[in-house]
Amino acid sequence: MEENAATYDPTRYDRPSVTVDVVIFTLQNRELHVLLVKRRRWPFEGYWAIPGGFINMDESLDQAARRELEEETGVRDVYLEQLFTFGSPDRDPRTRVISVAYIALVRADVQRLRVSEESTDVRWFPVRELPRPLAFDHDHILDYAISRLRSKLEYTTLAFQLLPEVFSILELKHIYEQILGEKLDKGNFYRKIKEADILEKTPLVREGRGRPTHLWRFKGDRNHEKQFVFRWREDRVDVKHE
Amino acid sequence: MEENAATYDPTRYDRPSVTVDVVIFTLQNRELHVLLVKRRRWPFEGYWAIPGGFINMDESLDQAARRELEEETGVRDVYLEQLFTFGSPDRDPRTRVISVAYIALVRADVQRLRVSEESTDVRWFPVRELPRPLAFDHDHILDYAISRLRSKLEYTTLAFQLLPEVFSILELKHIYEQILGEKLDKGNFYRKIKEADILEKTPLVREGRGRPTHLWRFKGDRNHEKQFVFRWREDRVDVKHE
DNA sequence: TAAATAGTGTCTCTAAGACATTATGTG
DNA sequence: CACATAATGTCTTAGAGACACTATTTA
Repeated sequence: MEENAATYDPTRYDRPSVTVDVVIFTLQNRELHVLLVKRRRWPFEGYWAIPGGFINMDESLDQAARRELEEETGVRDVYLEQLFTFGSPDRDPRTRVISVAYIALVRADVQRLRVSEESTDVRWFPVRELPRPLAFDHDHILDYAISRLRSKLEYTTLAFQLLPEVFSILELKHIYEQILGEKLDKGNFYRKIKEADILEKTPLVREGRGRPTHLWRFKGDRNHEKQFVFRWREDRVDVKHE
Repeated sequence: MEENAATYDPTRYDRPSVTVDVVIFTLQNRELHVLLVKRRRWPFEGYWAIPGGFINMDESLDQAARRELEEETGVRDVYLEQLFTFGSPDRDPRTRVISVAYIALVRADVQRLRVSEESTDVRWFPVRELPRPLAFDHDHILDYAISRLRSKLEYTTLAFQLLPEVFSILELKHIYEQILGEKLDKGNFYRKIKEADILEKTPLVREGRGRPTHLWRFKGDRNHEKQFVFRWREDRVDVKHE
């Protein structure tokens, strides 16, 4: 039979539900945090979960992720990247649900959390003290998000997404240490960041207990950060999950 | 209202269709090739497309990709990796279709192509001579697959997936050159591959016009190749698309 | 001046890249 | 032998890592 726009039947196949889940990272008290929501309803009622929701039929996946992000945090124009698509048949007891997971990085200062109709609570958790187990397969998604964040940090300027407009070089180093989970050498860090030539000095200084520190600004457009590749280390080990 | 398994209504939301598309690479005549199918029906009738199809409700995404791969090539047990999920609302004129794209690498010797009910032709194309434009957004997907393949080659042992059981070191070098699209230094390649200690020498040699060449075998399990990280170069530039 | 924090300098060692050389087969 | 292809060796240089040192503020 000849098929065309008029005769095509879109209901011929069963269709799964498709959700977008967004793992939202931020830096709070110099520590990496993740936003989680507490589920109001079955399934996994009372469990913490990665925020997300069903996609609308007229929006792209990226748009859906941005919408979810804004609904949860009120934040727009942040770094957002597709992580992975999770689709085990039994990952959601309600029905077949395929979840396209995203990573978002937001700056510490922007936060006005809202409890949605789906949740009873919203909170930032330090990545080292998560309320596990999370709902669904969200432990798994979150672990993968963290490992991806870690490996991307080493060859992108992603870390700047977590910083305010101006910052000191040692603050930047601190972010790297937080996400990589290891101490870095101060001298080597200074050398590399200077060589990379991606920062510009502002006239500002911040006073503290010891010698005041110069404040710097990221040269690149934060939303197009990929053009600058500041590679902290060459090492990288890709983590395969599942 | 209290919700549970009994009262949950899975038809509450509109659902998109979800397909799995598999970009299948192989090496033929020492050149990187991609498998494409010619579409039998509207839309994009007569255009070449990346093979794929709708997922079944009871299979995982990986299983769906393996099923598609086997339907098209008869090949099982190959390297398979999720690439990206494409979901623009207008990428398919029939209905809202979200496509989870995969990359597969198959060895040159395994090929018995089958024309499916959906296609009028199946063929391997050298990546440098593709019948563009492809159907749907498949040009875009394919470009991304190639760039991903390239960058992964530099820090994984992925190349071995394209080789037969035994091979010479210069053949391996040739694959790297094919995928990376540049000449590599022979001496340096020998040095790195020896240092990596991921090959074992077989007693076999292959005779040719000049000095015969030793044949080697990959030490690792091909299906769990990630444990060995042979990094050809440290350089890598991540390509962002869209 | 001591403590605290910011920032610089220097040495070593590894490894990447360029390129020269040697090895082992055939006609 | 000449030719063809395989395989190894060597030199240079850039840069990562370790760590010592200097600078500038407050108490």
